[in-house]
Amino acid sequence: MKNFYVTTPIYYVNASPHIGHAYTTIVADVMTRFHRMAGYRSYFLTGTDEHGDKVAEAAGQAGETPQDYVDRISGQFRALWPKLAITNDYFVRTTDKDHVEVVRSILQKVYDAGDIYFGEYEGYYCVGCERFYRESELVNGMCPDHHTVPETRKESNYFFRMSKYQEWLIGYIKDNPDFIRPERYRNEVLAFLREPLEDLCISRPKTRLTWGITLPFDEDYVTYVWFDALINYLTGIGYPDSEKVKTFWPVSQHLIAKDILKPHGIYWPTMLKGAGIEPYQHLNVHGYWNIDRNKMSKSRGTVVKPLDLKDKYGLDAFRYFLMRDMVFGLDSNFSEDAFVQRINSDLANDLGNLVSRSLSMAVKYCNSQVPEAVGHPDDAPLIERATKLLPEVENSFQSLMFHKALISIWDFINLTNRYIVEQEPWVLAKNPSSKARLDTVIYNILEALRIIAILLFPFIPDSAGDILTRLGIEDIESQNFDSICTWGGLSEGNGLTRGKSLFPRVEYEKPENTPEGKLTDIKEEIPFKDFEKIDMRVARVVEAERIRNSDKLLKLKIDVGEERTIVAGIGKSYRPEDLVGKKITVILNLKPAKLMGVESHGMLLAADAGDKISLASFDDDAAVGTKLS
RNA sequence: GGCGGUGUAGCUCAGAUGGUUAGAGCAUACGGCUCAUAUCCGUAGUGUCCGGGGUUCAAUUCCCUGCACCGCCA
Repeated sequence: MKNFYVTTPIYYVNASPHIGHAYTTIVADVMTRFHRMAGYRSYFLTGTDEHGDKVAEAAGQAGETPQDYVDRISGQFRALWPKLAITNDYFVRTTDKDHVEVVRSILQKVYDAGDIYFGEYEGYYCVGCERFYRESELVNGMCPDHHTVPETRKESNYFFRMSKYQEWLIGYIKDNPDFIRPERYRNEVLAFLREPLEDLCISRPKTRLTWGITLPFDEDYVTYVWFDALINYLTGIGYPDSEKVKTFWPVSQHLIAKDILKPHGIYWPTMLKGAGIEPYQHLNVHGYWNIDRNKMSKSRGTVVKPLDLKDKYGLDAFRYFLMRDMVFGLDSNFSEDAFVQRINSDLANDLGNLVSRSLSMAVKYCNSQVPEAVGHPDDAPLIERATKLLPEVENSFQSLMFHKALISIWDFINLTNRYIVEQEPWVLAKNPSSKARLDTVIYNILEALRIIAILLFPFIPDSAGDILTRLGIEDIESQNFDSICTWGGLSEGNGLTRGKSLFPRVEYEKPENTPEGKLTDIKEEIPFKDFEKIDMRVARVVEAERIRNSDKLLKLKIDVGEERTIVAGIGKSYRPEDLVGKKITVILNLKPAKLMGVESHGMLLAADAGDKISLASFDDDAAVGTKLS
């Protein structure tokens, strides 16, 4: 028997689930369902990452113990997945007792092998933050939070001898072209490995952090991040003793977003090597969902979150859109109108309408039963295409091109629609002598529908199951890929149900055309005297320069009758040299604020559309320093 | 600042180891059908393939360079 094992990252519990979490987990689910139907013994692991100072901090702020806090947030993730029809086999938590034990035993093993050593580290330490900063993180040499000069402090910690395995890893990646995929990320890792690798700091003294796993060889330290988090992929299958380890570890695939490529592509394989464990089989890396806020509708003045659209338009539509619109590995845009367009054209018009017209005819012309079919040359193209479909979809899955799998399936949906138009069952129905041909045509349409439903099952399980039910198939579990290898698997005589619209068309109002031309996000009314408190003036930009390490922030020297320095977040829309000489609007009596280490004594006014900012300026020569009212 | 990615039809994107007319879906226009969720089927367009330079008989594809956008790292 063939085996399949996929993991998502364990999600860090200091934030609520968002579209990125949902996408990764849905991809893992689609892959797992696909392999189950293809006859693989499958295992799907997800979970939560629960140690570290950020968690301890968040717990403190919430007035909870760390354990109570992580139980609560982890529970939120665990509760979300069934709502997305996620069928994970296990949910791992880094605070699980068995996980803690495995982490300790692996640390001990690597330590005994001599790959963990005690070393000294020197850096900028802020007492207020209780943490080290890199030089580049400091603002004018000071802590960005406390505005104090950090002390140079030495700290001893444990390090993993990662550098020792650099050459091995380069060789391994070169020998196994599919180890990291798509190729772009493999290249990225190789590019990174061209530079010498540093050893990995893997501990924190308990004086600074207690919410972690105590090192087995030093009671005064906890392990920090990597050995704690990555090892979940082993504990989730019962490492070291479980039979599952033998079955699934050799075929393990990790699914991640590109932001955690380095830990998974470099730290993790070298850690495994150090622990004497075989590397995982594949690292599958996907891109980001960019949220196009301008194309998201607004309700009550707040921008709709993608995850909320699942409730608005339905889970299957949501899963379909994520899988169809993203090319695995590349970034994609998420916008409500793109989503609605997919629903209407693919799901409602193509698939939904096909189901509707097919069952309606079958019910009407064939007395609600699957009719008998007789071979006919006209049907060859449809049947031929149907039998090529599964291998094609399997190919797309092999290369993680899920959108291509869907394109192939939709190709077949369109072909079925064309077949209906060509065969004109409604004409055949008018002539009793063509009853046998009519039956065959209807049978073929229904069989095509069955194949479509089975292939779509991993993507849109509810709707696909619904289609099968309407075709009179009761044991949906039995419908696997074997059953669509040859044409004619649909049983004659099955009772058919017409059913309701599978995917009704949806209306979508573009945010620009708010209904009745009314704004819905107007702020609370204020008395005039409140307005008068604001001192707005005409100012002229004297100098402008970019602030180091910031894309957005510009430092402006302005003339408002006196000279002032302000900081403005307009660097993405304006170049400094274009600003000099411009007349702009500035609020003078705003409390000064420090941004990236530069004190700002005022704020300029601009129309902020997120991606495009437009300065409020004057259409004639208003004098510098003039008040605005 | 370093590294990587992207830039192709109105939109979202595919593609060619360099070779005559560069593709798909959506959107648009027109036509056909009526079983169906005003759905389906057919036909029709549109492109300095980001700019500049180079290699070549030939470049959108290869090389160099510039610009824009997006990541990661410092």
